[in-house]
Amino acid sequence: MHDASMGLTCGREEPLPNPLIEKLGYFVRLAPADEAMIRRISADRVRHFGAREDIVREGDRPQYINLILSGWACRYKVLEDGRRQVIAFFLPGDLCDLNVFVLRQMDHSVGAITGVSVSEISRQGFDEMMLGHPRVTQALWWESLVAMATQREWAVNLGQRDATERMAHLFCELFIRLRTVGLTRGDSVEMPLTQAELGEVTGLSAVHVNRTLQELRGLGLVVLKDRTLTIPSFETLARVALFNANYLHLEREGRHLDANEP
Amino acid sequence: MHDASMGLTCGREEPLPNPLIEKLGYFVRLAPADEAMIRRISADRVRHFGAREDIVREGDRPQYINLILSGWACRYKVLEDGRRQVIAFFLPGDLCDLNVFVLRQMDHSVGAITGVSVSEISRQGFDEMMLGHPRVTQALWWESLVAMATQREWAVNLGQRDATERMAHLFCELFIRLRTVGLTRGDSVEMPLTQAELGEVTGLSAVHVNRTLQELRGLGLVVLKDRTLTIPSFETLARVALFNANYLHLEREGRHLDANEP
DNA sequence: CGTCCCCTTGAATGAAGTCAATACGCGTGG
DNA sequence: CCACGCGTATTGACTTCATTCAAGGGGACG
Repeated sequence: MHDASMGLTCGREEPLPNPLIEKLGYFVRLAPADEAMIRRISADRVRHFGAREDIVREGDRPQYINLILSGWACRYKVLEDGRRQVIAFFLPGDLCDLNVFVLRQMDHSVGAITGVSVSEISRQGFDEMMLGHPRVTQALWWESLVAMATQREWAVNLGQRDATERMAHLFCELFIRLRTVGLTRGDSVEMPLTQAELGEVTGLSAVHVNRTLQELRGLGLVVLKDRTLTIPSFETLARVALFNANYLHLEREGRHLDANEP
Repeated sequence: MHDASMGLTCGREEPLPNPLIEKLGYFVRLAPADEAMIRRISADRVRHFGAREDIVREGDRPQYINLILSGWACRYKVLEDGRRQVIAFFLPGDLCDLNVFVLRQMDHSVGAITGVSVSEISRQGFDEMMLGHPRVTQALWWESLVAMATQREWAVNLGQRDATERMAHLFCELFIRLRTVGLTRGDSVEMPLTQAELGEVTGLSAVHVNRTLQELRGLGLVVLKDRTLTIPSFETLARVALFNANYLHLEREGRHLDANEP
């Protein structure tokens, strides 16, 4: 985990940081050719969305996989009577639906939370990643499995944890995920979610989110001010949240895969 | 569509029903060669588990994909303090983890609910399905995407629906899923879950499950007796549950859905 | 006949939701 | 500059929903 404020300055010209490369680098060691390919595909067809705009809507049949380059987005579903549940976050480096080509229509929507730029990856681009670059293929599998594991953990979160634990768990997860793409600064991270949005994620009312945050603040577990979340002691917060990062599978298990081997 | 009450005894002009074939048939029309291959792989290495036995345990690194041939199993996670959340059901025809070969270790467990027989599919068997049989490949993609969509819907269920809706939704889902593998009889289906287990699925206490069931019974929405669930009017139950089957993606070619049709 | 598991019921407690009012910051336009 | 509107955060009083605790009932099975 490096500190973005110093990590990027060491010496020669570094290419533009790409959050997908950074993230996949946690799992496999990418070859320069892999990185170049990802970079090219990421830059191919970039679109921007304003905060709260929909990127994909339930019922659509999208032709592209969306790669988040910057900003936060989310997957959500709305019940007939208007209740809304956020189902997943898409942070920089996340791929929205690796396999969107199989099903006929979306059963949920994807919306921007902040302003977002996404790269639309076509079927061809996807095939190029999956066929010509075995290490990338494997890393994309890993990314997709982690996304599924995260989805499962959210079920545990919603089903078993109380409001305080739930919020704490969410913060732990977001912090770690953002750290893997270099978006933390020390023990702080940008937190663009409103309390109402936090409620749609955790299944709590906005009012109760507010009270829960006050409790976490009162316990000194989080500082939340000016759209910035600070976690003075991650260990402590994780203990309160019963947070176990194993589902994120960040043990760098594939790091041994040498980039220069076929 | 077969009726289970006759399906098992009517001898040999029909081959043994295979729930995976039946389920995949909802998405693609399988060729005889596809079916034969699935049949062979399903019969290759069959194991049996008693009720409440673990099939895979958190921390394991399984070498096989488990295909449920009969019985009910579930995916679950346990928090450090013992709270347990059931995360998914595995019903006949379900594959436990299509992609278990990618990650180093399981971040959750899989346990039998009833007695269960599973077929262990090796990496080779899996490759055979995925490489030599394009229709099967496509259908397995579909199965895996539906599993993910179901996981997402559970998050909505836990986050937004109250106890009554949640239970009703669960029953709707289970009924439809079991119908696609021919395990319903009219408007009834076997329901082997105890109330405590229903609580671990829905994130409710066993006591409150009991009261919720009484409410559903009182409203005439379900009949639950002798391990059998009957849904007199699926439409009505679905309305109460805010159930929308779109996430199960059963709208492809294949058979017609109505269980009451000949 | 007792034991165990599961279901059921009641009363008391606790967690989270609702409603309503207020406060705060920020940008806009008068 | 101020007034205004708007979105967001905060607070209190009250209600509703769900949990907990405790006890009792019924069926299957040794």
